[in-house]
Amino acid sequence: MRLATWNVNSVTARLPRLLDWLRTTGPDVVCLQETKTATFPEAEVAELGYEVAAHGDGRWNGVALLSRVGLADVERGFAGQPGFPDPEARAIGATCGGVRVWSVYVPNGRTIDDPHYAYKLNWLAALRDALAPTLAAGTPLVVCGDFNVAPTDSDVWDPAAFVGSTHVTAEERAALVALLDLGLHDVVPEPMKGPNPFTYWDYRAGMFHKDMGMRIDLVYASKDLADRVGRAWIDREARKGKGPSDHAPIIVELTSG
DNA sequence: ATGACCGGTCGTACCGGA
Repeated sequence: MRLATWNVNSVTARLPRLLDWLRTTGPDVVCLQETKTATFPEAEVAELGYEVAAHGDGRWNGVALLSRVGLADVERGFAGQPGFPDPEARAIGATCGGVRVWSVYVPNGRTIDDPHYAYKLNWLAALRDALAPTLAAGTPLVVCGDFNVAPTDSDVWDPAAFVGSTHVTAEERAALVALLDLGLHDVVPEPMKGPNPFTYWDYRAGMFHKDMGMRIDLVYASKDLADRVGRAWIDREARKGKGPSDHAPIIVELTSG
């Protein structure tokens, strides 16, 4: 099974590129984030053979799951998901090909002194609590998406540039460790070029061309699935050219289990 | 060349992204 996750930064703006990418990449299951629409282009994606489950509430956020290996038991949001003040469209789960799949878009946090930062930490803690029963039951689980946290200093282009910023704090990283402590494994993808497994590069100032990026899009898999990972890589080709998202997709090949 | 912000919005600046 070929699984992918991609923050598309507006599925409306990215639709031609998304459709081309689906045709050439041929993923079986796709987790999307930042769809930024309440009206997902389901028909266009369905033409390529995918079932669609989308969760969007307007101009911000928005997540979706695409699958051609089944899409059952869809959940929009998770139990206990915090809001700001109301829950936002940041998580969607479904069972695809025998795997419980979640696509998540973790709150940005903005700055450390902003209420959105506490919201982000609360959100990650609540996600942990919501996933615990699935892992305890031994269900194959993968949580993919834009976590808005760089797990280590090696996951940002220059740690010194991030001192005092969100995405790299001990609290945020501890929230990721708490997820791993449930029995999840960080599937680190191959960069395909250069030493850094970055998945995001700011649009500004030629950051992509200088590989000044961050690894903030993550694939967290239960052990049985992590053991089935044949290859995982970052599709940096999708970050090139005219009209890309600022994030690149991650693609994971799972051998049959 | 991968080439130097972008998407969305009751907009024609500003917010959010990270």
